Order: sequence, then C-alpha cells, then structure tokens
Amino acid sequence: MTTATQSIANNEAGKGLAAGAPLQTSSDSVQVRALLQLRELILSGELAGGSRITELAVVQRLGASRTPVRAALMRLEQEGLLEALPSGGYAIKTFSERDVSEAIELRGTLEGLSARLAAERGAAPVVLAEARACLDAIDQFLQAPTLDDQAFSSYVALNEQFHALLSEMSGSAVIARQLEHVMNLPFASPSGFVLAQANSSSARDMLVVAQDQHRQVLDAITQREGSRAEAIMREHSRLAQRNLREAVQSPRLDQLPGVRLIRKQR
Amino acid sequence: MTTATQSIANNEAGKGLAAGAPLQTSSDSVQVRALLQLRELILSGELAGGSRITELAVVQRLGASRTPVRAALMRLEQEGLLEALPSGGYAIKTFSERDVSEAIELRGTLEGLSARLAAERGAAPVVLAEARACLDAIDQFLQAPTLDDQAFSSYVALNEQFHALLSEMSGSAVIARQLEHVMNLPFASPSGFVLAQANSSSARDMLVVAQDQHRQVLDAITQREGSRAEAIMREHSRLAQRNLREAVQSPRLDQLPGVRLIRKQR
DNA sequence: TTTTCCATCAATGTATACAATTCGTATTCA
DNA sequence: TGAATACGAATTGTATACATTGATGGAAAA
Repeated sequence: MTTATQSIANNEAGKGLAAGAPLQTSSDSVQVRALLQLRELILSGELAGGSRITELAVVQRLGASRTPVRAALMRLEQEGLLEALPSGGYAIKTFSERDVSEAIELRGTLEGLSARLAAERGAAPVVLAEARACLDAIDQFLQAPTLDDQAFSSYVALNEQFHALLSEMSGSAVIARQLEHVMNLPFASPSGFVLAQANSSSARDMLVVAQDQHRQVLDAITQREGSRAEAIMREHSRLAQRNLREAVQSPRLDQLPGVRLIRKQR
Repeated sequence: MTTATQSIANNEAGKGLAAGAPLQTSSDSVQVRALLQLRELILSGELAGGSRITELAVVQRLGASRTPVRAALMRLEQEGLLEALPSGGYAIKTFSERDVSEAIELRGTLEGLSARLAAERGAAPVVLAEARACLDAIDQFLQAPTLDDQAFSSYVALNEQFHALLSEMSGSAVIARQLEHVMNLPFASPSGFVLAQANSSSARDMLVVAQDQHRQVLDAITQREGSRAEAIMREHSRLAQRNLREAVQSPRLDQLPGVRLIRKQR
C-alpha cells in the first residue's frame, strides 16, 4: 500500500522533472545535472560564500532527490568549493586574496614540473605539433591592434587548450591529475582573470607577453632544456598573479565565475 | 519474501558488526568504518589490483548498506585508489614504477614550494621550535649504531611529524591541502619505503643523510633562504626515489601497505 | 557456423522511509 | 535573572525499495 503511493510519488516527481523542466541539458543523469547546477549556483555567488548549505535546501532548489544531491555535495567538497562541517553539512568556502595567490603559485609550480619533465623526457612529436598549431592560432588573434570581447574569449579557449597540451606533454597521468585538481578552483585556472580586464588598455600587451612565454617554453621543451622550461612556466603563472591584483579593483570583476567567493579581508 | 530475508540479513549483519564484533574502532560512524575497512582491504592487496569492484560485493563484505559504501567508494576514487569506470562501478587502480616515481617527485616539488614559502614569509616561532624538538628526537634514535624494527617505526612516525610541521610552516592551507592529497597515495608518503629496508646495511646511513637534510632545510628556513630550502626538499624526496628502486627487490616488500598495487611492467 | 536479436539478469542510479543526532528554544529551578 | 535541562524541530545518517541501464547468453535465421 505504502509502496504503491511511493511509486506513484516517484513517478510523478521523475516525470515532472524530466518532461516539465528541460531547462538544462537534460540528457545527462540527474547526478551530473545536480553537480553542474549546484556548482553554477556557487560560482555565480547566488549562494552566499561562507553560508551554510543544507541538503534539503539543495534538494528543493534543484528538484532532485537527496541521493544525487548528496553525491554532488561530496564532489564539490573534494573540489574545494565546499567545506564539510564537523557537525555534518557543508559551508560554502570563501577564499582570501592570499589563498588565490597561493593557488596560482601552486599551479605555476605544477606546470613547471610538468614542463621540465616534458623537456627531460622528450614530448611526443604529435603533441608538440598540436601545441604549435595552437600558438599559431593565438597569434592570429593577437595580430589585431585591439581586441574585442569575442577575441578575448577565443584567447581564453586557446590558452586553456595550450596548457592542457603542456600537461599532456609530460606524459604523466599522476601530475596531470594533480593539475586538474588544482584547477578546480576557478581562479587558479590559466586564464582566470584575463576576461576581467578585457577593457584594460594594457590587456593586449599582457597577452603578447604571455604568448611569448608560450613560445619560449615550447622552445625549451623542444631543446630539452628542462630547467628553463620550468622557470618559464613559473614566471608565466606570475602573470596571473598580476592580473589578480589588478582585477580585484576592476568593475567587471563580479562577472567572473567564482570571484564572489573571494573575501576582501585577510 | 525476498525482501524479508534481505532485511533480516542486513539487520543481522549490522547488529553483529556493531555489537558483536568491535574489532575495529566501532565508535565511528558506519561511513567512516566502511571507508577505513575498504581502504585497508585495497592497500593490503586483499582485493586484487586492477580487478573490478562492485558496490554489492563491498556491501556484503563489510555488512554496511549501500549508502555508506557508496560514499566510501567515491572517497577512495578521489584519493586515487579507485578508478571510476565509464560504465559505472570502479576498478582498483594499479601503478607503474614510473607512476610511483612521479608521485614522489610531485611530493618533493610541493614540499619544496612549501619550504620556500615558509622561508620567504617566515615561519611561526612555535612551529619552528616544535620542528627542532622533532629533529632532536630523531637524533636520539640515530645515536644507536644499529637500529631495530621498533626504532625504524619510531623514525617513521617522527619523520611524518616533521614533514607535517614543514607543511604547516608555509602557513598555506591551500598548499597543505594539496600535499595531503598527493600523500593519499601510500607510497608517495615521506617514509613510504623506509620500512622495506630496515634490514639493509645502508639503511641507517640513509636515515643519517635524510636527517641532515632535515636540519639543513630548517636552517635555510630560519635564515630566510627560500631557494635553498626548496632545493633541499626536492633533493630530499630523491632519497625516497632511491629507496623505491632498492625496495622493489626487497623480500620484505610485500609487507608494505599498497605495494601490491604496483605492477611490475610499464 | 556465425551473426543478430531478444530475453534475462545483474549492477548502478534514484527516491524515500526510518533512525539518530544536533541545535534552538522554552521552561523551570536556583 | 541567569543557567541548566528537557523537549521539539530540523538535519544528517542509514537502509532499502524501485527504476533503469548495460551486459550476457541463448536461440533462431542466414
């Protein structure tokens, strides 16, 4: 008897979600959708940083049941966006400017290691070629004297791709995995703050410098100069550090995903 | 009918585990116990590396219900001990000797970064004092001309403590978190292979060298010599590399947690 | 004999009932 | 009035029923 009402309730909820609200890409499983939606809610700042977040609230908000929501919460905790409270439940993490700086330094260090290994071991020619093509494509965009927002977006995409290729060149799944983990923090990503200052006058110059470093690190890897490759990638990450400092005052800051999680003090 | 027997069986198992078999620390939640037990099963090699592992099998083995088991599986996947299969389910990961080497290199790099930051920013005097005390304690053990197994175990504990203190000195929660993540791989830990060669004639000398590096890195941090501190920690991790190479032929190898996951080839 | 399709089953995905714990609040006693 | 305790609401922890998907094996047809 109870089972009958249960199954009816289940069907109702399931159908309602699947048929009535195909707002998101509904081809994914409930679990994946819950993860994406929840991450989006956090990064957009719709859920206030530092606030506590209860399973039930998320369930009601997303329309999924507790099980997939629970999975999403666990996942986001390991990504570093949520903090598990000792009494159970989670809080939305906030980050000091120093945390962000350290995350960027961390990425630089890891990418440096990756580049050094690529140089020392030798990268696969195919990947090297892909990387060169990627840089050529970036050069295309940089030829224009001024860049519009769309050009910046394209740069970001190509930049991400180049960094992914670099990670691949090391041939180390262990290190690649670790890099991915670091970059779960949105502002640690290679082009985290680029978009924040697309309007800045020096923005294009910044990209020119970055692109030169891209070229040089690829050269270093090709020449088997491990130490040089490592140093370049570390320095490369410091561009992001500078961008961070400048971006925190930018008026466009709020548009970036995740910046609402950066608290002003400390 | 089937449901009745199922629920009886489960209750029976649950009660039996909680009341009748307090072999483990049974004060923890089912979730924590499941995690610990499952991790132990994997590291001990009782579950063959590379084999597929189903939720139901773990449920039956541990006596917990699917929910906490599921949580444990997710957790162990993020720790890197399990690999999520695309078709659902998990496989127990195996590691090549190269993977292990890379994990150690990774740890060295991260510890180097941590030490450099500690030197550049200055470490808290309290932590510095703790670290010195820790090293003094290690010296105590090393005074004996030969070391028994118990001495080695004590060394391992103190060694872990020192490395934890180093991580603390950087004052960076972001980096500390990352280091913890790397060291989830059992053989990446600072003293991963020390126990494997407690009988080796050169084992004590190895520890003497390691201890000297401990002293030097602490000195470098105190003197604010960031670059030196970083270099020392990187080199320090290469001791573990050497230990790894020597340990893979050691007859005592199988006793170490996690080594069964290291596959011979590639 | 081989290939394809269907059936059956096993495993994961999802939802929810039930249990235990925690936190807030109100009431009572000192 | 303040503190402490107890009660209740809310939230997480646990177990399990139900749904769905993917794999496996067998049978039939080419």
